[in-house]
Amino acid sequence: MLDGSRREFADPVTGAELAAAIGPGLAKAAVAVKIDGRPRDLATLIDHDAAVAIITRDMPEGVEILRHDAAHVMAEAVKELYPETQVTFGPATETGFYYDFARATPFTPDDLERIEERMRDIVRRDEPINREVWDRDKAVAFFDRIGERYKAEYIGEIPPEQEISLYRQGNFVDLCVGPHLPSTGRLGQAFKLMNVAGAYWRGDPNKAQLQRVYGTAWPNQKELDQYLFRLEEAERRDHRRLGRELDLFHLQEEAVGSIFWHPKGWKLFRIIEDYMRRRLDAAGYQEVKGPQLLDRSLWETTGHWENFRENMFIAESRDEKILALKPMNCPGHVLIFRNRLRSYRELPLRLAEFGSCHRNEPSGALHGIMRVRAFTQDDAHIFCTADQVTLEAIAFCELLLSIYRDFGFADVAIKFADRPPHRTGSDEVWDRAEHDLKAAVEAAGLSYTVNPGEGAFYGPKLEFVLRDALGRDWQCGTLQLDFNMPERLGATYVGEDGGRHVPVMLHRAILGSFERFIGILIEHYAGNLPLWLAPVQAVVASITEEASPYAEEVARELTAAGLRAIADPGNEKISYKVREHSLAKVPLILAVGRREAEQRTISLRRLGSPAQEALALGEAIARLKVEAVPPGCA
RNA sequence: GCUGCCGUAGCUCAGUGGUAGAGCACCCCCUUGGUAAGGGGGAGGUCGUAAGUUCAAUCCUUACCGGCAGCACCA
Repeated sequence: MLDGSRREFADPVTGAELAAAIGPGLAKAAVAVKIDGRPRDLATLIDHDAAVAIITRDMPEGVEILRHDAAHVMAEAVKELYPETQVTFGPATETGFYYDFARATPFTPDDLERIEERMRDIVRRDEPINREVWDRDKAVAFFDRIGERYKAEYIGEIPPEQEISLYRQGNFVDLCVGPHLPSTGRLGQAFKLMNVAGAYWRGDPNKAQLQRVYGTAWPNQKELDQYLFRLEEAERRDHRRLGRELDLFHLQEEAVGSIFWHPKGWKLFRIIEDYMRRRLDAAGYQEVKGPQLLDRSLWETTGHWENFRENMFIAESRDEKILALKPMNCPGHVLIFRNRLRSYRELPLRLAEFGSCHRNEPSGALHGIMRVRAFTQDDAHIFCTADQVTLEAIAFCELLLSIYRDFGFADVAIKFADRPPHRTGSDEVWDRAEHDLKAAVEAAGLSYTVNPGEGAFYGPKLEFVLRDALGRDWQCGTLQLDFNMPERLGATYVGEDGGRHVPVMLHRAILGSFERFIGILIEHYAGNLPLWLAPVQAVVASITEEASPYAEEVARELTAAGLRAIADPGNEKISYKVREHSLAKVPLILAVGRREAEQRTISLRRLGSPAQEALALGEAIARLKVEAVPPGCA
């Protein structure tokens, strides 16, 4: 058993009987049973000595089974309401489930309501769910006969050694490996249909487009409510909304996929850029700036023309040369590297650029400032010898984690992405690159998971994923090992032996794209940026007009001390000003009235707290100046 | 790019086959108020764009543009 104990039975028992033998509470919470590590239906007969664990509805595996059942119940409801619809796949997801349906007319929101209502009926009916093992040909014939072409097609692709299992609940029969709940009633009512969208059959844009209905499902109502609340919270934090409300940026159709940065948004951008520049300088990088437009021939050499032609912006010069707006910075950096003869003594050479790139992303991919067509990378390329890769990778990981911490992200996961199907370079080169990169991250003492086939076309990569305040994951940083491009572009250095060698190139970014990272920061902090990042750190608000000259003076002194401060001398009540600047998420409000002006003090109020603190002007400035210093900049 | 939905004032949204409305924001005036909305007045819209149907289109139809959700994509 899970707790290490043993239980003996004279005759084989089912998972359900076992759970009941242990206790009625467990029997009720049980959704499936794990036999020798394999999840099975509760009705499965345990006929040998086995390692058995009861899966309950509150365990992650149990929730997954619930969600999978919810998908089946939805399919049953759809088949009852719209018998002409064909079913395809319906798996569990991170927060719920979906099912892809094939039908001529799309579902409407009204249809969703009807389907959800019918699902609730099916749960109330408490239909038994039974597993049946079928002969392969009979199963194909069966699904063909009932008009489920997708199911019939899919059976043909199931490996021959695998059993063909069908699950029956009420009049609904679905091809499925399971496991499933014993009956539909066990699902409970803590689910909700969310939306409809298109999805391709087998994820292939060349195949039929299906109607995907998304739902969410949880072990109980409380968790469902919490989830729905989290969705609302995410909406409140949406960077597109906050970007407008805080007057940071806007987007409009004359520049689809590009950002109009307003003064406050651009200030934030520059604060981050200045911070990154300090960190990179300190870490031994040298900043460069490459050209925006580069000749087509260069992109042909790098392989981008072949691989990403559709996604590049093309321009023509007056002498009819074809140029492309750079979609990435690395070729420029290689050209800087190979502009003159390099010695091994110069390695590792770390060239950094706040590189402005353009990629003609498909219109459906665009999303606020997170996915745009014009963006800025905190990009750098490290040219080094094969022997230096490990130390460089370790140093990079440390720099990255330290920078993430400064921005308030402590929870970082690492993924190792190996060779993709479509790639350049020989298998020998890939073997070595993958081996070296893995060795480096292991040497750095970091753990990682593997992301198969997700590497760049020129080399494997490490992906750094940070988790935000809402528990969402964002892949930002990357470290890519490239044995290919330096060779393609003819970069060499003179080694200790006097011979020419091709350097290894590490592509690396920490924030990824400034635009996207700023979007993440806004959502992570719900717009309440920490003092060092806030575009406006302090507002000095006068309480009466008499005190306005003093408010202006205080703002000037704060500015002189290096703080981003403005005065609000306007003709409004102090409560109005407090509200206005609080909504604008200004971290510090310094209120000054007649009393403060006479005594040369201020009344300090911090965002998120109604508390007030009376301070002498000099002391306030001294303290706030220290507080506002960016991290790593003492 | 694909599927579906959406597009009315700066924002959030009403509304109608007979040339448009609210609240907030904005501007002006009154008010000088001690920590999350003081009062009054004013200005503001080619109803996404273009065709079509109609005596008449913001409203109906079509196409295009843009947005949203998901899919696909993400060097």
